[in-house]
Amino acid sequence: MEPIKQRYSHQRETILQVVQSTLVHPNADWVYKETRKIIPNISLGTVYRNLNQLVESGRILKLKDEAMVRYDGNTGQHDHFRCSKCGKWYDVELIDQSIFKSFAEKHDFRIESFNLELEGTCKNCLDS
Amino acid sequence: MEPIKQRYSHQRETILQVVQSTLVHPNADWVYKETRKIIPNISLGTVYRNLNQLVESGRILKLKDEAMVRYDGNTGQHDHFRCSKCGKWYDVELIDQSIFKSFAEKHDFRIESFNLELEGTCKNCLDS
DNA sequence: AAGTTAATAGTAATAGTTACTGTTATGTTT
DNA sequence: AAACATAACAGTAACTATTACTATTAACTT
Repeated sequence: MEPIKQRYSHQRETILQVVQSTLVHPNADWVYKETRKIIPNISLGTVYRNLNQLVESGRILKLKDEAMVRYDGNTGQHDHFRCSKCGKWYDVELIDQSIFKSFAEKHDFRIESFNLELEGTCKNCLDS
Repeated sequence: MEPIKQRYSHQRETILQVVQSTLVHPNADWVYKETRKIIPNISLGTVYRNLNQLVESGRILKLKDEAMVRYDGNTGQHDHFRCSKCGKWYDVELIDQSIFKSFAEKHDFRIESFNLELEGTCKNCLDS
């Protein structure tokens, strides 16, 4: 099995520049509209495909992995670890959230919620 | 303007019990399927509406607020703060990610990515 | 018991994303 | 430099998560 060769593409490089040139943390549609200013007939599918490729090659970051809302009946303070192999979510006690309060005071933000999500491989999946 | 009265609803209480009875951090569809085992003809719209109401009243948590993927051209270590008023995302340097490594070793997890997102109101929006 | 309207079931519509199809362009081999 | 193989493309259709709509039902009030 040969490794798949990735070819140069004008569209992909333009999309990369668009994402790298901003601090707004854009969604796909924003990238699409901005890139169309440079390549007017680029298609939305091309933008999505290349954003995914750029994430895979580590050249940009994806801020949310699952585009789906999830719920938790446990409203107490805790964080989350998700296993990317089996998909299971673990409640973990990781961070004393008081550190956010001092951060908020320092920067004059008012913090309403924190969401710390770790992703990786859980013990079960590492063992098997 | 009178406050809107919330009436008791068998469906809402059942949905709450379903979410509270599990640790799987379900999405709406899972809640829908489970609740249908108890109320076979409950509709998907009712599940979504009540999940949102339960979140608003603080009886359950919503793990992801925006059901949309966002990208970041800055691949260096940093966290995110999102202003719920103006929607702007701020890069913040908040946590030394080495604490995750010791956590992972302690629990035999392998961590591949961290995602800390704070939400609240930014200085700009607090001032105006 | 009658009246008011929040909540419902069922369905249609919307938004974000992915898949498909015929065509184009990139890199390779003659 | 011409012919070739196929990654990438534009355009569009399909899919999935979520919200909106509508006529009906059921919870509270008087």
